[in-house]
Amino acid sequence: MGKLSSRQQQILDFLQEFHIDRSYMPSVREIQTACGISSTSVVDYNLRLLERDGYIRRSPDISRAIELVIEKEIDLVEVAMVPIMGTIAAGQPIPVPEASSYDPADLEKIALSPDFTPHHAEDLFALRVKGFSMIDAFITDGDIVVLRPTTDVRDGDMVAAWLPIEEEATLKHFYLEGNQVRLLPANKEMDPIIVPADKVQIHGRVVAVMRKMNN
Amino acid sequence: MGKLSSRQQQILDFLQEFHIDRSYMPSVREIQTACGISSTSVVDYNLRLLERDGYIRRSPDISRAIELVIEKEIDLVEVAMVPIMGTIAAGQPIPVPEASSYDPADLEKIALSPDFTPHHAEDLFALRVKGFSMIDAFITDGDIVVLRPTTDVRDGDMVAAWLPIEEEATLKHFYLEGNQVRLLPANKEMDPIIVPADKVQIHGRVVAVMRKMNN
DNA sequence: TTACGATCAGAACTAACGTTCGTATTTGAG
DNA sequence: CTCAAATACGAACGTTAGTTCTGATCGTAA
Repeated sequence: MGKLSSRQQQILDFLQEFHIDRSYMPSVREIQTACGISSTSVVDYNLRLLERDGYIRRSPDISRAIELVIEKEIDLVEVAMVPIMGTIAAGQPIPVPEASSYDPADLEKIALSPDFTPHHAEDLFALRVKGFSMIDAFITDGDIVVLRPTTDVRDGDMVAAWLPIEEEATLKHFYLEGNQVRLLPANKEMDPIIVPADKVQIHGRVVAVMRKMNN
Repeated sequence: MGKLSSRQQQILDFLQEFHIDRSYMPSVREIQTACGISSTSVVDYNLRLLERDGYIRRSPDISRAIELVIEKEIDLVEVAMVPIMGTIAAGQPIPVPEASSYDPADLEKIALSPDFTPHHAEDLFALRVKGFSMIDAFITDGDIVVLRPTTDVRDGDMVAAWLPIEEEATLKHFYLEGNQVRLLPANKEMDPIIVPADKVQIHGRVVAVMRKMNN
């Protein structure tokens, strides 16, 4: 794949730009006038070269049927956009997707890399951590935790749990022991919480943690 | 924006699908045959309705000039893809972008949300944390730290530092005190490290931390 | 039933568009 | 300088494709 002539680069740039703000492709004649070229055959000639070198793909005899090869590869990275539902703090209830009165489309979102998302990234949601009550899980103020809403958790999973009696929201490792639930902090120096299974609400399993440093 | 008739839904689905794997738009006649419609005028009629209801936009007299309004908004989210350069561990040198023999294009990458990236996301790189030596920064084994390569750090920034004498890689808060550099752990119970400024290499400022939970 | 709006059929018209052809002009290696 | 390859030109040709027009069909409410 050698270097492009200035003509070809100019055309490629125009294709890129045009495709970004219309979403369909320019015709040969539109390329012609936009790049100040005198003949459509010149455009065709250069498009032919661009296709030979793998920058674009064309379907013969079809209007505006130019595909930008590179741009397409970028699009192939599928990034899940996870809505940030609210804040999780020690003394406050945990916001859950169903209870939210907001339109999901209006919420702030964060991008989640494919290798960070489980098989189905559909119903994931995120919470902003407030306060330092979760430091035993290596999670600190301002962090964002990504959750999968589920009550079906397995031993060892880190879950977002709400203890109605204590009015306590917490992130802990989950272990079911008969009728009891053991909530184990990530930090071994801290004591586990053991409560009856019906005295704890599991709001989701923690899938990922993200932290933005100041600046 | 009312409900769509099955015809319109069918056409919209086809547009979506067609655009995903061709990147240009179908002509009226292609829509016609694909959806089993007998006349081009029917297609035109329904496209007119779809445009009136805001699902698509059309440019008159131009071939294949249909824009999918919704899909376009999704594309607008710009996600930075940050390469994972290697591993940062207590007793090993810190991998830096310049020293890497790998082609950046081949490296594994993670997606970084726009609000996680500073102004220029260009030269960011990421490291996988190995071991538990960084727990004083709320960072544990398996975490991924995102760094901006710079030697120009300000007091209070969290930096990736390499101490040649101790052969120690660490993540600490940076403070310059005359000729001395004070490296302060995030955990207040741990002692700071104070070294001469020329005995420490700053490899980058930590921009973000990401953690994937098992499963 | 009648009336009316929504939807569909078929055909024809015309502009838009990709392609090709013969011929210049420029470029670069020898 | 010479010559071939690369590039550019202008016009013409034949499709492709958007549009429009006239009716038909169908469901629904008066």
